[in-house]
Amino acid sequence: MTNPRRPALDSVEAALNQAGDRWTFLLLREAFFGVRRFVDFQRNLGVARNLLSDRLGQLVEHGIFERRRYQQRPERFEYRLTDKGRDLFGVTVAIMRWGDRWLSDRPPLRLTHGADGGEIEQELRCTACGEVLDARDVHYEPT
Amino acid sequence: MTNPRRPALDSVEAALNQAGDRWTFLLLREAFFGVRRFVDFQRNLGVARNLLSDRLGQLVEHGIFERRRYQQRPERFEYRLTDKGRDLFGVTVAIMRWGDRWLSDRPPLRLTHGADGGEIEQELRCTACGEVLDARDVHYEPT
DNA sequence: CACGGTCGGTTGAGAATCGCAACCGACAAG
DNA sequence: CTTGTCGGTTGCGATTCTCAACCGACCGTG
Repeated sequence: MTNPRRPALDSVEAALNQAGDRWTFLLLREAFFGVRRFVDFQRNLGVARNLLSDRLGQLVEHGIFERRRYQQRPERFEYRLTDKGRDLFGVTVAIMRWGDRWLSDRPPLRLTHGADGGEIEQELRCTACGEVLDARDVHYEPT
Repeated sequence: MTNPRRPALDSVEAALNQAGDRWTFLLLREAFFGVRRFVDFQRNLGVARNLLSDRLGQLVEHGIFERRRYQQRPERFEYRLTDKGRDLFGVTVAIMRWGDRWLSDRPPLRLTHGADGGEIEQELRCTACGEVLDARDVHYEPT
C-alpha cells in the first residue's frame, strides 16, 4: 500500500508463468493429496486428457513434477512433486484457506500437524517483532 | 500426504473460480501496490482493455473489488479492494515468495513491516506447538 | 486364441476465450 | 476547434479448451 512502483523483473509474474494456471493449481492440490497417476488426476478433476497431458508436460519441464517409470511391461509412469513443486504447498494452502474463510460455511477439510494433531494456519509474520500481519501493515522496498 | 480422498465440496476450486485467473492475480498484485484506476491497471499490465473490463467486472461481482466513483463531471471510477479482496494478500505473497525462491536470483522486492521495518515471511505454522511446517508434516482430516 | 479392461497417452473438430486495434461519450485544456 | 484523458465497448482473427474417439502395449478370463 505504500509504493506504487514495482520492479520490471517480477517474481509474481514469473511464478504465474510456471504455475499460474487453473488446472495447474488443481493438479498441485491433487498431488498434495497423494495423487500421482495420469488416470487418477483425470478422474478426480475431470480435466480433458490432452490438456492433462500438456499441463503435466509443462510442469515436468519446469521442474515442478518429475515423470518416473514405476513399472515396465507395460511401461507405466507416474508424476511426483519435486522439491520445487512441494514448495508450492504454501500457495495451495493460502488459496484453500481463503476459500474456507470467504466461500464456504464450514471448512470441508482440516489441516493438521502430523506430529501432534494441531491445527495449521497460514500466516504472514514479521521476522523482527514476530507479529502476524496483513496487507495494511506491509511496505514495499525495491532492492 | 496422508489422505488421498478429499471432500466433494472444495474450497480450493471455489477460490479458483473467483480468483484463479492469471490476470486476476496480477490485478491483485497491482492493487496491493496501490493501483486503483482502469488506465493504470491497463498500462502496468498490458492487458487488453476488454479483458480488463471483464475481469474487473467479475471481481466486483464476487466482492473482491469495489467500484467507486471518485469524481463526477466527467464521471470517473476506481477499483478498490474490499476486505475479502485484501485477504487475498496471503495468496499473493505466497506466490511471490515462491517465485523469489525458485525463479529469480535475488528477490527484486522486499516486504517489510511498516511498524519496525522487519522482513516479512509467509509460513505455515502449527497452532498447537508453534512449529513452522511444510507439506510433509501435514495430515488431512475431512470434517 | 479372442475379448475386455487398464494405463498413458494422441488426434481431430467445434466451442469458448483471448489479444489487438479501432472507436465512443463526456468532459478539460490550450 | 483540436488534442488529450478516462473508462470503457465493439468486432475480428488467433489461440486455447473441451469433448470424444482412437491407439499401443500389455494383463486376466474363458
